[in-house]
Amino acid sequence: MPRTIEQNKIIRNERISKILLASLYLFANKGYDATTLDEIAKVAGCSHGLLYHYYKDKYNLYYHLINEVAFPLVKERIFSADLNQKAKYMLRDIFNVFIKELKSTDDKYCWAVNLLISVELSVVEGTKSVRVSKEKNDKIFQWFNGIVEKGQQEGDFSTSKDSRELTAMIIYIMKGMAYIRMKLGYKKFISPNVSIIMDMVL
Amino acid sequence: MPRTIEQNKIIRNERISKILLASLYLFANKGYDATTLDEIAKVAGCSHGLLYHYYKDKYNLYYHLINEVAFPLVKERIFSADLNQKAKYMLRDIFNVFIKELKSTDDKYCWAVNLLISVELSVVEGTKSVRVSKEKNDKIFQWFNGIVEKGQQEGDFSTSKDSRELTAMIIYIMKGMAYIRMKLGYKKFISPNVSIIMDMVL
Amino acid sequence: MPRTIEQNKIIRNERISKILLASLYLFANKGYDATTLDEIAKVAGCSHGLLYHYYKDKYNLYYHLINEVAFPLVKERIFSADLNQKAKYMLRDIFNVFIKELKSTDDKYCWAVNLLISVELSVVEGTKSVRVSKEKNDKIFQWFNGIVEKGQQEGDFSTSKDSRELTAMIIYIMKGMAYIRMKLGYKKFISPNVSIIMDMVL
Amino acid sequence: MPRTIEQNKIIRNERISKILLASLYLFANKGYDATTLDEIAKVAGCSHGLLYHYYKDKYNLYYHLINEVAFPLVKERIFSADLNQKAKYMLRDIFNVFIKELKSTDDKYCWAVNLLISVELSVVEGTKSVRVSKEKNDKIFQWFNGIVEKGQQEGDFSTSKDSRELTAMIIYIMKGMAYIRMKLGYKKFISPNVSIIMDMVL
DNA sequence: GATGAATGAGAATTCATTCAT
DNA sequence: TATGAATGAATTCTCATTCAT
Repeated sequence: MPRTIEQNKIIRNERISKILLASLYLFANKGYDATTLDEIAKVAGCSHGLLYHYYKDKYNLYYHLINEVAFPLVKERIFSADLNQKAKYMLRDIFNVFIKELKSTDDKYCWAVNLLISVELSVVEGTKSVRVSKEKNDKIFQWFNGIVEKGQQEGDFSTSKDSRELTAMIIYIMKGMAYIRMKLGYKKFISPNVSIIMDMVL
Repeated sequence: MPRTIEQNKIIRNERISKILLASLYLFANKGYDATTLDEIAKVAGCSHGLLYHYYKDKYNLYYHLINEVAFPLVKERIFSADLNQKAKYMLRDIFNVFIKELKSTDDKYCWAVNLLISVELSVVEGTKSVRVSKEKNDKIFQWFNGIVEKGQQEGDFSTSKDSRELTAMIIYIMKGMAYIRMKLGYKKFISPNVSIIMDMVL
Repeated sequence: MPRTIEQNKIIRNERISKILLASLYLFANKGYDATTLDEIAKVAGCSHGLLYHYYKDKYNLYYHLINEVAFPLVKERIFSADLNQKAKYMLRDIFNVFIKELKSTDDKYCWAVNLLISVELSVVEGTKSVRVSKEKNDKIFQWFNGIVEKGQQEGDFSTSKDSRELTAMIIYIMKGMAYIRMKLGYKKFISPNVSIIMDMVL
Repeated sequence: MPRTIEQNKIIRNERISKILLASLYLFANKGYDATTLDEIAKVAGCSHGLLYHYYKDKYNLYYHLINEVAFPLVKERIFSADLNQKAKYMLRDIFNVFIKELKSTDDKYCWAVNLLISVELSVVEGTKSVRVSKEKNDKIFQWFNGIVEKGQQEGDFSTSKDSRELTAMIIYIMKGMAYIRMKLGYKKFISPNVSIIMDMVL
């Protein structure tokens, strides 16, 4: 008798979780090119063959990780701001939750942030990374750009700057925090004050 | 008739310039792993064999580019602040010059900044990038960290935050600007106001 | 209530039939190397794991298919000539039946012919196909060679040509017909005249 | 001083010749899937890396071999029939030259014929061979089909059969001969009589 | 009897590096 | 000084095969 569908699902989900966690860690820290599948497999505790059981190829794993794991993680756990309030309050809430998550003992969130922002900020494409950057992922950027433009329309945010510029600034500050968190670890991480960012945009 | 020593020197320098400019462009935009020597040679208009005349290997070229080209470029043209004044004025001057250079038509400076900051911010090492991260490059970080600590000692900069954290923030904001400049091109680039940064640290 | 032995036997036979039919189709059309077990399983509507219940390995399935399925099919349904008559009449009868079967709506026969003849005609061995060519299969060739030599002894067949050569010619013409049948389908297939072949050998 | 363009050309051509000859031998005898690049490299006396210096990938080498080597070889050396004469004389001449070439000590021609005809006769595509059969190569078939149709129009060739069928028959007979030649070697090869084929079509 | 999760040997492919000229 | 032919280690990817259930 084969394993039941239920049993398989459990096995499957556990393995995929491990693979995705390993991938998240490595891609976030080292980037796409510098990460090898053997390395992912080793960290995930499986053979490289299994990676191909679940994902068509390296890029597919990466793509899935970004869109189905990192982005939802960041969006649902971190960017769950109330969309009905004013942009300045949204931004304040977002940063409060963001900082709270960075202070968490769970590294996942800061890896996800680092990974997503890296994807957003890749600039030109070429020989090797071409497959990666072909389908440009602007989700984070669009998300914040919407808030910034809303804030500018509401008269709260500075309009002397291009909204895209302001958005990039916000994203880089977040990446800066996530980087510090990743480098220092959660123990040494001193939470910055949200007013730093708020002062900048207002 | 063979070339004179003088002629050879000129040719040599021109070649090296082209190679370094191509390397700067590619390493800054695509990163170390994603950049191939064939690509550099193609952009530089020479054969890949020639790269080995001037540099021992890929990493050597990269290392030289960072330390002998990108860093001096950034330091001398951009970070030429008067070291005798107070930290807050140094920082202000640095950002003023930085923004002025980003507005320049010459892409070199923003490539150099992007490259240097990428190097600073690489986190873990492993299989592929091992050679690159072996000799960690902290010049930019140390440079700004010195200013920040000076500013904190002088009582002008916020001491509620770890100096390293504040330094990382500054660096990320710079990278954010350099990224926007790289992405939009100099024509569309709107210079941000220096007060954004100053407000943050003070 | 568990299945009875009888029920199991029926299920088993049905499964095996499907697996063999799928294998016949794929091996005949694509060859040994280009056919994957996953593909066979998919066409057969079962898991690849099941293939290993019935056959030790890929080659074993292939071997069984050739010797227990394709060859008997071809021999019993197609090459059922009366062995007591003269070679020229045997050959004529064989071709008549062969052509009749090719005109049938059932693709099985032409697949079997194509498969068997491909096996016969594989030439050198090496890295990948090594397992396949290890045990050379000459059944069809031997079968026809016997008839040709008999015909030459009886004085009906041309003796100006090596019997092996003549045999190969006959086999290739058969493969040619089977190919046309496979390509055009049974609807468009126009039955060639047996005299074409007979004229050649006599 | 680098090698002169002329020197490079010579080196290049010699290596490419060796690679193509090795490829021709192996692809013709074992087929695309069963032939590995390491094997080709070994037979050609070079590293597999060099294959990628001259060809983008395995398929590209195969494609080039078929279109730029095997087909021209067969066409120019073997199928160089006078196009102004009647089809029946063209066919006769073609077979005379074909048989003459098969009797030659040089294996190249019979490999080329075997390779080309294999390509022509591949039937369905699927998972693995898909890249190979995507761009179906019908050159030989079209070539002979033209002659057959011409012969039918001129009233010399049998019109009771579909021209495509007759064409396939001719090609298979040729493949049969080429096979015999490949298997027996030129020493043992007994040239068949052209009338065998002529009788068939007339 | 049956499934599909899991493995790893082996094949394809990339690219830094060497070297003859 | 300069080229590009040539190599091979490292990586991606495929797929036959095993095995727990």
